Amino acid sequence: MQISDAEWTVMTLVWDFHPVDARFVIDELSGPHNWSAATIKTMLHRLVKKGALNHEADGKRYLYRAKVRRGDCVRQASRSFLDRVFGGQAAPALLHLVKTSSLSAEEVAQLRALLDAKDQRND
Amino acid sequence: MQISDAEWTVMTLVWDFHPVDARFVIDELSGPHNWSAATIKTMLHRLVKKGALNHEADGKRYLYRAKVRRGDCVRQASRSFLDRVFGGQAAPALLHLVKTSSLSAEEVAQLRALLDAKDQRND
DNA sequence: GTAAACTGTTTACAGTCGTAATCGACGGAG
DNA sequence: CTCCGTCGATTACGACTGTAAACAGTTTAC
Repeated sequence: MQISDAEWTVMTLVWDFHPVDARFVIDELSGPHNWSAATIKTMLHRLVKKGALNHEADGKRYLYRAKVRRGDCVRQASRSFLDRVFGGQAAPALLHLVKTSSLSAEEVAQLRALLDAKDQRND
Repeated sequence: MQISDAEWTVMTLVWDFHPVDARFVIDELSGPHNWSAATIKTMLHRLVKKGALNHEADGKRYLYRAKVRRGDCVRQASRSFLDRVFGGQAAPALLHLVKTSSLSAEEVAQLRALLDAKDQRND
């Protein structure tokens, strides 16, 4: 299952604010993204159809819940990105990302810690 | 300008083997990707049309050259990936990639070196 | 109780993508 | 000189996307 660009925006909102109704999504996204309510309704519908969301009736409204786990989608998207742009190799991707992004001291420390852990396990 | 999934495969080949003709691309990709020659010709054509490739006549054949730089495309694709999946934040992406990929000792060392450099500059 | 507002569903439409067949031109084999 | 193979160009077509209008049912306000 493939989540498109615009759909990620919606999914992120659903993951962050657990069960949401259409109104909430519309209010959150129509401003920043300049999407009409109709557009957002279409995306919710498509996400349900493709199995990324559940919609359960709550009174007369529907509540939308994520049916796929965020982690799974992140993993899938990351893999696809790596394959596409870096021939599947994580190392060049990591180097590129580190080079082109600004990281706070904490973030750097966190990364280093992870690398340390990896090091001990790996060699 | 947007380079699609399949198009990345072609572009990578062009970047790696500088001026290429259609035959070369077809020979390289029709096996592994199970694409018909026609499919590949279509992609070359589209890439020229969207400005990612140049085609200059060489005798009766065309030679294709990259018109956009790989680095620019990588940057653009990375940014788009970060925005889409990680809300534009590099740090979580890096943590995720490090966690889910296996890196050799050298690669880890390289990364650490980069982080050190960043550290000194940044704080 | 009827009109307005809101909800989800259906339909729309142009653009991109993946995949490929067909076509017209030309150059080499016989 | 004519036929076949090759090359790029044109056309095809269904799926997916982004974007949104139209519609139908229900609730709420007057």
